[in-house]
Amino acid sequence: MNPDPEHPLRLFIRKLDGIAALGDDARQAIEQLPITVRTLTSRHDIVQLGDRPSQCCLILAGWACRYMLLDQGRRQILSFHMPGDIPDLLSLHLGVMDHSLCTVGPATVAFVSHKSVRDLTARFPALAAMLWRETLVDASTFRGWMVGIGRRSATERVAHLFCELYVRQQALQLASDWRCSVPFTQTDLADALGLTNVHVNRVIRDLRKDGLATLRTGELVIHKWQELVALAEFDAVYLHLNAHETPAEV
Amino acid sequence: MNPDPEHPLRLFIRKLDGIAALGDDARQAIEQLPITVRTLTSRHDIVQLGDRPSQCCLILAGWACRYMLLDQGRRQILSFHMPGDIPDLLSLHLGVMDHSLCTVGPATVAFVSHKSVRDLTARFPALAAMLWRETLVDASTFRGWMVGIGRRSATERVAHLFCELYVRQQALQLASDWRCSVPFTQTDLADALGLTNVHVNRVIRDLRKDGLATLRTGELVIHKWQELVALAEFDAVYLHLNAHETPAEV
DNA sequence: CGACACATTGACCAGACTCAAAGCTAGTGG
DNA sequence: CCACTAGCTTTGAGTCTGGTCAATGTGTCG
Repeated sequence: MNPDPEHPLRLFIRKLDGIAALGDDARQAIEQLPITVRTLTSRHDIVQLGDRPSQCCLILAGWACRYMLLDQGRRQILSFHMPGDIPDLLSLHLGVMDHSLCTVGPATVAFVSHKSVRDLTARFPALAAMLWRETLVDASTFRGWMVGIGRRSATERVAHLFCELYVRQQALQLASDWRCSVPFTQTDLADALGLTNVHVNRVIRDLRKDGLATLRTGELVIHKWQELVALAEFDAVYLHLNAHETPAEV
Repeated sequence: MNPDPEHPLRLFIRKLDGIAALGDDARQAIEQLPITVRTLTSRHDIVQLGDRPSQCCLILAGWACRYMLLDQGRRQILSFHMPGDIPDLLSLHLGVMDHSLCTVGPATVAFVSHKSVRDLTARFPALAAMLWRETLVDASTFRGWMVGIGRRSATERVAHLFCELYVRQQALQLASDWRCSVPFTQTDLADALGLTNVHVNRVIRDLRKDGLATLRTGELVIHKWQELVALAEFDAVYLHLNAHETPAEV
């Protein structure tokens, strides 16, 4: 049976296939996963802190973000997620959610029961390894963000996030020509970067004034990639996008 | 064959056994892992950014920390690790190290080849799941730290780290009586919290003055646990210490 | 005793925050 | 089709938390 180019999980399959060649049988098993597809509105909580999910959610279209709240309305966004991601895969092995997950803009997601995933990983240990790897890349991205929030200036942080968002979307063939979609409010960006929306606004203005990048109505345009990379000290290793960096023996 | 109470990996085995009952065969397989034990001096880099390790390191005694450097000597410490941890387990599935790992104070570590670990996880899928879970707890700790660095005040951050260090050591039966070991310099703490050593020093002084906690010559004494927890908004879920929170079906 | 690393304190500074007001923009409903 | 609204963006003025720089204190180890 040939790959189904219209299958809802095709982006996910393509991503796994980029890590290591996916056998036909594994691919078919994924295509036959029982899924429930839902279209969600913006700001819809998919899972919340304290939940004990019995399913995972795979993003098919749109964006999601993980976040945590503190008192006085303080919020920290922990990560942004794009099509092909399974942001709550961790619930497969950790009983309780330690954070929440919500859509950013309207999004389409596929729900897969933990049981189905467990069956799949039991049948295809190589697939289990790929999913494990996905969660490790996730962790690596947290480390990248931690360095930024802890040790970079506001301008460096914004520049760094711009670089990351472009590179990640480019890897999924969702961006090219130094343009990509950034459908977040400036408050979202601020909560991701550990800043205030007011300050993020000023930084974006300065980046525009300096001709490095422009962010307007959900679209990011990068004018001077090299300068932006240098300013942010951006190095994409932490995103682990290159399949060939994976140990050969896997 | 009964468990060997003197085996160097006993702490690691005890930790896994706390997640889910470890079968005798799996336990014996771990005890028979070929390991190389080394005692390292303080500030010794175990793996560095850019390395492509072919082995993992399991901490037997002492502390280690992960860190990343930026220009102008800026450093962000990403995590602290204690006996039983395998801080570079991620190298099993990610080819390239995206950060460095070094000892904090003298430490004893056991090196295990990736090959041995792969053999083990192939033979015992349940063990693979436990190791996967370990890396997920790791990621959860990063999220916990991110919230602190991004959204907590300096005092809240220090208080939060004190709570975490005590709870984690207590879980390993390395602490009790509101006292535990914190063998880091104030500069280490600052680099972990996204602050400067000078400011950390002032915060510690204030916490001492307010009678909440005292940190002196490597020992932390907590005087008012409840107040410290309240000040830090500390909630230990993110450490996933309780085995019974693990999904039953695993 | 001397050297070194770490802790502590003071004085001053600045990057980012707060508060508040005004301008946009995309939807919505009449 | 336009007025209205709600949410988001932009800007200014003033403040403050935490940073910088520099000096002094403390403790440990050879």
